[in-house]
Amino acid sequence: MDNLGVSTSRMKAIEELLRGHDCAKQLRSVINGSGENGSSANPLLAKKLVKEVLMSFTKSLLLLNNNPTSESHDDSGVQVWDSLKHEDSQESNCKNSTVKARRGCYKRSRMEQLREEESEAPIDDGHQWRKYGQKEILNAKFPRNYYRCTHRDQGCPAKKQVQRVQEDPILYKTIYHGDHTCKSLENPQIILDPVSPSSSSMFLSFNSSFPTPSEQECPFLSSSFTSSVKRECKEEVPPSTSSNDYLISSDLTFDDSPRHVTLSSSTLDSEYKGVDISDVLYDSAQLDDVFEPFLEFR
DNA sequence: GGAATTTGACCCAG
DNA sequence: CTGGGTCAAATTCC
Repeated sequence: MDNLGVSTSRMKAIEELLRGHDCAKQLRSVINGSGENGSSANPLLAKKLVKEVLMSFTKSLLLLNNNPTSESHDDSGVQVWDSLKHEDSQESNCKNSTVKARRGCYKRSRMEQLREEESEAPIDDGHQWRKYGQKEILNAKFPRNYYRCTHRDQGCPAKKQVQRVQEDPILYKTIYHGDHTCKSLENPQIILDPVSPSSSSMFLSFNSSFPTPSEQECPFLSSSFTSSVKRECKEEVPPSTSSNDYLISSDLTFDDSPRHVTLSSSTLDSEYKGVDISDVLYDSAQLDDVFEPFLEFR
């Protein structure tokens, strides 16, 4: 049963990537001015195509990320699963100490699983996270943020580290440690999500994991979707790093979407604006080779 | 007042 | 000894 679901998702992801590939090709034509009539580049069309490309990648990532158990060797290097030795959690030997003595009393855990992801914005995994630390990392321009599952008190060991990529601040590197054992407890919105069917796959996990814009800053979010991590908006990770923004990242740069209103002031947005469209163009052009094996699916 | 975040201190592994 | 991961008191927000 699972295999069927997983392969379906992968097929959908591939379809999305192919669609993005097509859009990228069209974009190249548009920007090169080699469109239908050979006229100069059409900025509106280019915008639309860039949005399509970004949307395509976003959907694809979502599809793949929602199936972390799918065969990792097929995951194009986006996710890296690593089996590490399991070790008991740090709590055990601290239980009987005083509060003061307990301070810093822990064993550094070597988590059993480590998954690394990189994306234009932190990937939402549909879980709720609580930030428990932030650390300046040596030789790193951006601090590393530490999150643990909100349901840790119920024994969920999942944690994640999020850090902006120094060489490419647009990218966020998320390292997941451990698996969630709280699956049945979170994410009612996955079921309740009201977004239109056509885009529902993109907005499944609107609320959870990452710095989520507060309701007043992001009025398009219903209050029920912003319960646990609203305040993360204010931290050094910009509002647009939320899963929501990740999911609608194509709107960040090209502001013809109503949703953009609440996001346009984010720092990430300005970073996006710094991205030369031609970079996108050439990047996507280089994808030809990558996509080649998939073209048979069409 | 409860819940979440911030942040300096603490501890461990290398 | 140092860097990184975690703790927990203080602070902030709703």
